[in-house]
Amino acid sequence: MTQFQTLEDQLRAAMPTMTRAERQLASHMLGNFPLSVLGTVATIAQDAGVSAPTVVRFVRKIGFSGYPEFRAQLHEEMGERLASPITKHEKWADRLEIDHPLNRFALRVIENLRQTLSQQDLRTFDAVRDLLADKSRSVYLIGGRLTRSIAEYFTTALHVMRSDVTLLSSQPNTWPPALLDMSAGDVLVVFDIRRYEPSVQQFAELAHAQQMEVVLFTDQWVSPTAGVARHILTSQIEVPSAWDTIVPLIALVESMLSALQDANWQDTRERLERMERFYEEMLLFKRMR
Amino acid sequence: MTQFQTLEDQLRAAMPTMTRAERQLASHMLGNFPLSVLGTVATIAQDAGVSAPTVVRFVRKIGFSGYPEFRAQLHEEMGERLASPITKHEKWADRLEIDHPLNRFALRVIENLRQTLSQQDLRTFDAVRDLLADKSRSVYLIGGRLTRSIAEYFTTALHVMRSDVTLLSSQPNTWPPALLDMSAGDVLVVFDIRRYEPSVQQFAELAHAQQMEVVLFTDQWVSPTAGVARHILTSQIEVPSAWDTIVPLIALVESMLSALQDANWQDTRERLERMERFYEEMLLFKRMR
DNA sequence: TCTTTTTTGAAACAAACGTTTCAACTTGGC
DNA sequence: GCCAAGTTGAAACGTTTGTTTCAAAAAAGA
Repeated sequence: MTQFQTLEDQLRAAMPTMTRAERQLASHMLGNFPLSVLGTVATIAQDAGVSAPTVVRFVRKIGFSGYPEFRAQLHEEMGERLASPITKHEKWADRLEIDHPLNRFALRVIENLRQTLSQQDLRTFDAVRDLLADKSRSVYLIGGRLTRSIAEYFTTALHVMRSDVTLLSSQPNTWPPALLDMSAGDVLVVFDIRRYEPSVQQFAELAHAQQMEVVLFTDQWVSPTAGVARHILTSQIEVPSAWDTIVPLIALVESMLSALQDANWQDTRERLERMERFYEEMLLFKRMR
Repeated sequence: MTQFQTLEDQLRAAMPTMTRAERQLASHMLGNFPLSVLGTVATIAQDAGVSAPTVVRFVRKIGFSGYPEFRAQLHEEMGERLASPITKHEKWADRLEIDHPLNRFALRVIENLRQTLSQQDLRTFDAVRDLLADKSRSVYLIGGRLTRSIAEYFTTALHVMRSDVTLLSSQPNTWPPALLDMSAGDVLVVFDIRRYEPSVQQFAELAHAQQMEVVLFTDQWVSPTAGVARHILTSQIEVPSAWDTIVPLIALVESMLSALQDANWQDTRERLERMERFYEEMLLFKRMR
């Protein structure tokens, strides 16, 4: 539609061929760029002291089909200027063979991840980190059919950093007895994405009734468990397939692990070293047989 | 009109009192802030997957008289950030909180994912898809300490698409007897990232000796199991923390699932529908007790 | 100065917009 | 398990918006 880089350049370049009223308009636009161009045709016309038709004729003259297209262009440019590194859309997709299923899927996964991370409330994130870093609280984890593996991964990694971490079995009938050992102030981490599982929700409610702190990792449609959750971390999980992606959830979990590690690096390193030693001794033992 | 500093804070603060559709909307707005909020009610509604009335109700709920006022507020905030090139940068940098661990970690994860997917050999990917789609071959999956959860996830999802899928237990002493049931041409999917586990490698070698097809998901340094693997899919997994990220591995696995589903959609859908029915009947059964 | 051409904005218009209504649906309480 | 309360989106509504028309005003040319 245009060979110019930015709208601003485009406005300046058009100046010489403009009439009196149009120059007055362009001058006003450039003087209050880009705030002046956010409003409606009527607003701009009034602020610049010209009529609405002049505004329309003007944007036509510099190459747009109409005012909506002009504003869309401006929005796009503003978006680029305002975008954070995470929010930013990198055009790396161009290099890929775009038609291959792997790449079509991958682009959507990255989009989900990007959105999930950029919308994350940092205060919630920090609050959860503090809860999990608090060694006076025991931590319990639970997940549904597809999310149990996330809970398992989280558990394995958490074990490196602290004790009193328990993954609840996949059999709901073992949960009530497990409740016996949980006390007020303990943390229950719940993973629940659609289709949400009633048994998981019921358990979270029981835990909440016992004054436990419930942390919920869920999808953008939000599990009903949210009702009893102290902290909620949501992920975008929709991809073009019959099921959803857990990638953003994993990314959140790993970010949390990384933050926890930073929060208590001294202890973590010690535990890591001890674990390494134990692993080595296990191997030695095996070799001696 | 409001006691909050920015629109973004206002959106987040409202989250707890929101309904499902409203949360979905707020989530979308925050995920693509501020670009998403520049458009019309209809645009936002469609992008967020809710109806136009929901958008209007939402902005009313957080304290605006209507959508025009909401957009005016956003324009004002954007104007403040964009107006002066000098003040712009510091103000925006504040909000970015780029130094927050979540954001630092997130950028690296996205970079890993990007590299993993763009380096992927599509022929290998397709070959593995064909192996897994071949119903005359049984599929077995195995993983290490941290990768077992990936194998578990893959297994759960594969079960939806085909039968004869088996996740090997986490106890190595159960593996030799399991070998009895495996025959030439069957597929063994191995997940192994550093630090590579000798027991997993040994098992892969045994399987290879039995003429099984070994598919290896590993990291950029490549597990020693590669020696007996027919197909190798590598992932970039290095992040600024004491351990690695499995996000690219999960993304590969999910892409594979998506490709498999496309390859045999008829069967998959049938199985999905049957599964849905079974789940429903299970729930009915529970309710009837 | 007079005519022709161009420019401009008030008013009318059509399209798009935000908003309201209402019936279907879901959720929570007994 | 039923009913009440709350939530949701399709359709209808009135309003605002961008656009076109057209006649008046300004500018250019003779």
